[in-house]
Amino acid sequence: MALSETNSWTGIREILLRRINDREWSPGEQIPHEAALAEEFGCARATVNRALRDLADSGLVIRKRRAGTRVAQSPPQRATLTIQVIREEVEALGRSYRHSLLGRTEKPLPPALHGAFPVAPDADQLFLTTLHFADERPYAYEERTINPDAALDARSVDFSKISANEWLVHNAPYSHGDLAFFPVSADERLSQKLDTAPGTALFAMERTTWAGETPITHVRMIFAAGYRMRTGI
Amino acid sequence: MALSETNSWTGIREILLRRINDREWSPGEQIPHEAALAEEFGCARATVNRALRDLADSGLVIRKRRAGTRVAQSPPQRATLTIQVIREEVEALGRSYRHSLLGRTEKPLPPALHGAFPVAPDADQLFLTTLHFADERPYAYEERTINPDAALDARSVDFSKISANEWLVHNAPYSHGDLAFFPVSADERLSQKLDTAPGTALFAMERTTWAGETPITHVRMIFAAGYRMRTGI
DNA sequence: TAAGATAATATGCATGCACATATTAAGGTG
DNA sequence: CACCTTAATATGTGCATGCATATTATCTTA
Repeated sequence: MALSETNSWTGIREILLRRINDREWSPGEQIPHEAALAEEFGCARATVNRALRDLADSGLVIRKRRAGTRVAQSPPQRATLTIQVIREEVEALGRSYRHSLLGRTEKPLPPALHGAFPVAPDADQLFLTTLHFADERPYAYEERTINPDAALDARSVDFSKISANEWLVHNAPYSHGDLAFFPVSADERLSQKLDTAPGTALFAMERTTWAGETPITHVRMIFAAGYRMRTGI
Repeated sequence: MALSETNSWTGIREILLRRINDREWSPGEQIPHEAALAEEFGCARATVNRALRDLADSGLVIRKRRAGTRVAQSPPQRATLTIQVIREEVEALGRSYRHSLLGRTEKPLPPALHGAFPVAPDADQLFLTTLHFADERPYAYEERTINPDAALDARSVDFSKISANEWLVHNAPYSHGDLAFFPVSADERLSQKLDTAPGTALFAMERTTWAGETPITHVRMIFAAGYRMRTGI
């Protein structure tokens, strides 16, 4: 074969991809092992390894030690969403950003939420509600809980100057988090804040971030009507 | 330092991660170059490279040749969504799957859609509407356009036996696609199909897949009430 | 001084080798 | 024949080295 694509790991990935797409190797079928491919392409095994690892990362092949590499049965469609700080998201659209702090209270967490946000029952949490604007029109409504034990200076920050969203990103690094998207119907209060008709279907996102075992913040963000979350595959 | 974490690329990644999280290296700041880190950790440069490449993949550092590596200003939150074939998604929930083909027509694409789905104006497209069930309750409603020029045998497939979703995954490999999520309000027709009250806010997904420049299929999937799309960060 | 050529440098990647590790296959034993 | 041990094997990863490539800094030259 000896194509010009050989010798670079991306080139080899393209060759392998083509064989999979052309059904030269069918789903579920085992493909030649690294050493054999390396010999065929006249490159080092590490180069084949890099290409196969990339295909495995995108879910197209399944690799197991000793068992070899096989083509995935139904290649899952993996999409990577990039969730930016809202200010950056708005500014990237070429619109001007502003936010308004609607409310700030400190009180213990309602018992119902202790499952999802495990903090000491009597420890005050910081509750913020914020409205984000793009070109002076409502863009998203945010309800947030911050655990002051995890975000140490949070109590003394003026969140009307910097949004909690942005402050936390820069000051409370998290190890992991979970994320959910779902639709909500605008009630009277929401429709007023987001300047839309009651009953409008809105896009909502909920996120909890953690520093190890300690929850840092929980946020529910509800976007104004017309919001679409997009990505490539 | 010479921790036990040294000598494996994941260990080195953890050390680097800790330095970033502890603000030992602040956002925007340039970090030592690969050779220096390799010397510090007593490992090969390739090992440091692997760790840094991984951090760059997850968006925590920005790398440029000659310019070096610096900590990202606001680490974007990247979430990877895995979108399975609906049958597998339902079965993974431990529920039984069934689908029902509600409609099948062949007609040219409405002119309004030629921008998003560029096919010959007079070429017949295959239009399918499908209802997906989990445990005999409606799970998602699907409206799909298939370009028969890209999915060659599509016209002769009995989509009441195998869902278009699943057939395409196995028979029409795509090179790329785009994906959008948004909310819709259930109208009379939708609320009937999905067995919910009119006006309910529903989660919708739209996806177009391509084989190079040729569009393969466009699908709009509307999920029954209560659906949440979840992922980790 | 400004523009262009040139050198320096950090990352990107390929190679050949060695060893680690998970998993399967084969062999042996009661 | 079931069970355990042992060997074989494919992938995973580390190392040292060399060269490629993008980008920045520096040095010329008009």
